[in-house]
Amino acid sequence: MNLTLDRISSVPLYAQIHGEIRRQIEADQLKAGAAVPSERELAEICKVSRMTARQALNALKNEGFVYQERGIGTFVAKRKLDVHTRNLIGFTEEMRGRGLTPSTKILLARRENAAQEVAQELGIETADEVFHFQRLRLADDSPLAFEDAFLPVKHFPDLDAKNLENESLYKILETEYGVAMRRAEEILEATCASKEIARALAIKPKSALLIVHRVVFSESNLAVESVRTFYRADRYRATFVLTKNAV
Amino acid sequence: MNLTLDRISSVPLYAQIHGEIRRQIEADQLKAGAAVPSERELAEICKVSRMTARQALNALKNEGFVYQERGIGTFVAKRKLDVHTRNLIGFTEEMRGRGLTPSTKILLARRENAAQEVAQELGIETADEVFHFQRLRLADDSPLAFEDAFLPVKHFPDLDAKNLENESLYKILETEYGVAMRRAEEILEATCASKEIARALAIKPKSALLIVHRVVFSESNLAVESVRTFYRADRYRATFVLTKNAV
DNA sequence: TCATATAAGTGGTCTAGTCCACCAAATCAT
DNA sequence: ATGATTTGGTGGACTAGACCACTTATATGA
Repeated sequence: MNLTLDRISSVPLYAQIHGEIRRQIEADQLKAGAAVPSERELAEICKVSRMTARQALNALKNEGFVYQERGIGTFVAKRKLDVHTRNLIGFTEEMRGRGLTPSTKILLARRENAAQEVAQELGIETADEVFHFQRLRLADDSPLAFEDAFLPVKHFPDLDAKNLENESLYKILETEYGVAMRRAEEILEATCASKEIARALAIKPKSALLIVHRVVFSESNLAVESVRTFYRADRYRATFVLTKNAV
Repeated sequence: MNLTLDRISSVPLYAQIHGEIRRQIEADQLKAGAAVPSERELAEICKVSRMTARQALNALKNEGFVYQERGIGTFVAKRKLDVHTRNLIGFTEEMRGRGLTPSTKILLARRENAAQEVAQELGIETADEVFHFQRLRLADDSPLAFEDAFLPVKHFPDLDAKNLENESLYKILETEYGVAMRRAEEILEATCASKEIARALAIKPKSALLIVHRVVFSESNLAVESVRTFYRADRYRATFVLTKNAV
């Protein structure tokens, strides 16, 4: 276990440790079942306090990369799923993580008054305007999902003028508007494809679809986006890691 | 904010603080947007160190109950969902949390040799025996889900003799075998109902179903259960809270 | 030989601080 | 009045310890 930390960097020490160990697990240098240095060992190796080392291991535990047994030690968990946990990431990033090439075709992009439900989800008035985007999401040039998204106009003026076809939406929000995603609430449900969506996704009507309805909140707890994504059930499954106590 | 801690209790102080604040939020005594005591204030109120108070607030943040803004403070988040976060809980507990009365009808309970896929999921050999349970899950006496579960025999001898119809499986595993759930990996996908499942759930064939495939691990990282639950899409939606950094 | 005590190591919890970047409101100088 | 500066409060990161419950292996005793 070799670990060199950059103490000048703005990246916190625990995050550096976490990242390095995670990298080694993902690269299979640390194999499933292998012992990870104990909290005290890790602290000694990295010349940090035990609490800092512990914070790094804790994050790995919450993500399901390692498990800890009191009195025994810390070990690399068997990972059956290719989940990178359920971190809040956008479509582009998620597809790249799965080794697929994402692309997007914009089907609709306009301003409109917020519908009752959308207004409530975004915490705005029905008189307020929202951007309404419909996008076809492709992975390796084959249709994967149909997306229906709403964003409040007042927080993102001129968003419709940006290059949504080739840039990640979340990246645009962060770089152009300085709004970073922090938290999201998701509802997953199943449904059968309507004729319109079936045609867009090149599947038979009444095929199974996985609907992911997501409301995204920024660092300052502003509702940023309400989006429903209709995934082809034959090409997409959502993966999660649950833990008993998120503490 | 009144908070009395039991310092003799085996429940950690941070867990007591976390539980009490969470209770107040769920009881709407702390309303959305209201300020929660700052880390230093909370430490002072509870007569604990700031790190301990911080740990309690951190857990609440990860669960989506509060959000924090640097330089400003900690505030109660708006909760649109009745999610109890992505905590690992069983069917019985989940239904009670949603205000429904759960019940179970056992359709099949037998020992059999593990199929290839199940053996791999549970980390056992195909020669090993597993319990195979099929259960119909009802909420308020109406069919909600069909469940297909596999548990390794060697860790739970005589499990088939227990009262599975009326007791929570996870409770039995904990009280009778001393095995507590710690972590689970879940895959959610959509499908159309087969004739058999449609009949069991009292729906039309080809209706949409949400499949939740869950592999549960114990505190000592033992694969305890592999279960596929087929939920009626018209009666069940899965809800999650995602955060950007699980740290 | 076999049970029992002991020591060393582990994660879990907790303390009492420190320094930093950030924000808001009050204050001060122009 | 207004713009700049100070001040106090916030969360974020980090330290260097402490005690506990738990496990395992080793040594000790009957």
